[in-house]
Amino acid sequence: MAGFKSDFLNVMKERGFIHQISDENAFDDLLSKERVTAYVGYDATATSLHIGNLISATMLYWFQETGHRPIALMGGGTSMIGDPSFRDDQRKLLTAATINENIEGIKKIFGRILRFGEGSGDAIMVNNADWLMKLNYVEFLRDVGRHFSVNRMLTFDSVKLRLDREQSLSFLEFNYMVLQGYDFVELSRRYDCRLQMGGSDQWGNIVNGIDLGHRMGTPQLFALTTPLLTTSSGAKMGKSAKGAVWLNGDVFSPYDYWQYWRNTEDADVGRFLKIFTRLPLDEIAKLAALGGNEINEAKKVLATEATAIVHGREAAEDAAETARKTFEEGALADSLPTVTVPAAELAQGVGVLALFVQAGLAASNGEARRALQGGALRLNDQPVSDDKMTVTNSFVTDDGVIKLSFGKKKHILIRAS
RNA sequence: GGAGGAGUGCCCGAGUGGUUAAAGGGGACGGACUGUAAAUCCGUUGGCUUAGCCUACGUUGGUUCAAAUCCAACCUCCUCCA
Repeated sequence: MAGFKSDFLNVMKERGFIHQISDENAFDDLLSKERVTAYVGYDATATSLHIGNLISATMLYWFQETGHRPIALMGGGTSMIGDPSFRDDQRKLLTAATINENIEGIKKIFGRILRFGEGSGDAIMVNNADWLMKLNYVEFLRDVGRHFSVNRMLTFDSVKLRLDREQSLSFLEFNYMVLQGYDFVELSRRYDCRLQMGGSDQWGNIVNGIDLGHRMGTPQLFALTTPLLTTSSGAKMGKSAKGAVWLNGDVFSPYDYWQYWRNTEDADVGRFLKIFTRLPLDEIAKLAALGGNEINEAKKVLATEATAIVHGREAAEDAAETARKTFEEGALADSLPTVTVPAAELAQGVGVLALFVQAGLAASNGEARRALQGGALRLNDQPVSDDKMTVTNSFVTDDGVIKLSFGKKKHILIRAS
């Protein structure tokens, strides 16, 4: 496996980003000769991106670092349809208003990852609603639709799951890949975009765009996909106790984000350092080589570096410090996630169960009660054993807070307001 | 438009009139062991003012002392026919 000529592909290869590339030699040539433009599309299905999306966003980062021009495509138009790839049910249709809100949330993260501007190497953000929403149906069918073979589309793995399970695949959803293919062509025409990147589940959709490009006279287009990341024990990446691991701080705190990376499995540390941090490879090699208990130091580096990219260096250091105090000193760190409770309410006394619910540690009194019976609840580090206990001001510590813990890892501070 | 089949808890999937808040598995959470890891073992997994009550098996009504189970209509999906 000889190295590539282009810096970009070398970085991608070394850091483990590559799953498949179309015509890699031709693409390598192109990259080594001129400044190239590439894009990744993001559908507006939630108010924030999550870890899964971070991989492709990081590819855009490296693409820019190695001298090329990245495009972050907001799927304002395609989100009106919903990508059916590898799903066995239809997504709930999103309203235009929701999509716009989501796009606003998603945009935030790119400001931290890419350098936008007007220069030739500066990143561009575009929204496919700009061209998709004004398409004329019949015209589009004649210009674009005629290039798609339904016979072929039905053979894609991405839709097979649906068909094999005898779940309905609506015509609406079936059009998704047509629109995504058209996006690629449109970006090629508007910005001379030559490459589309994405997760391995997007391969079919991307290649579709390349084929469409051939038929519609674009220059040769290319595809690059990343492997689907799983942990060494086989779980999908990106799930946590609180659901998906989001990138926006308002839906998933920097502290929780740091914790997510801190709890990485031993076997994954090296792989994740390469993908989710920008540390030099030789440093990563040293960290990943640590054995036994020492691997924990590497996990802290991973957590802090990964958090710094998304939330900023300062927030990352704060999270690291909070974790250090909480776990290593057993001390009370006042930057733990905090929930405020009206002072009057606390003066009257609040049931423990209700308090855990208010703190967001339990979804219901019943869940809190069960956790209590399982010995999972602690208040100011003391196990709670009486579900009828009332919490009042007298539990407030000298630091002015009440510390609630659910299990060993989840801690919340209660402050009276 | 016609004929047949299906819709169960986070997911898969049993269950054809009562002992069913609903088997089993997965996932998730908690506990033990550890290193804030993995693996393993144990427990929990609808809500509440919890020895009790309430809400739940696509939706709405009905039969019955009693319905996830029977009936009717409707909605959604699948297969075949037109």
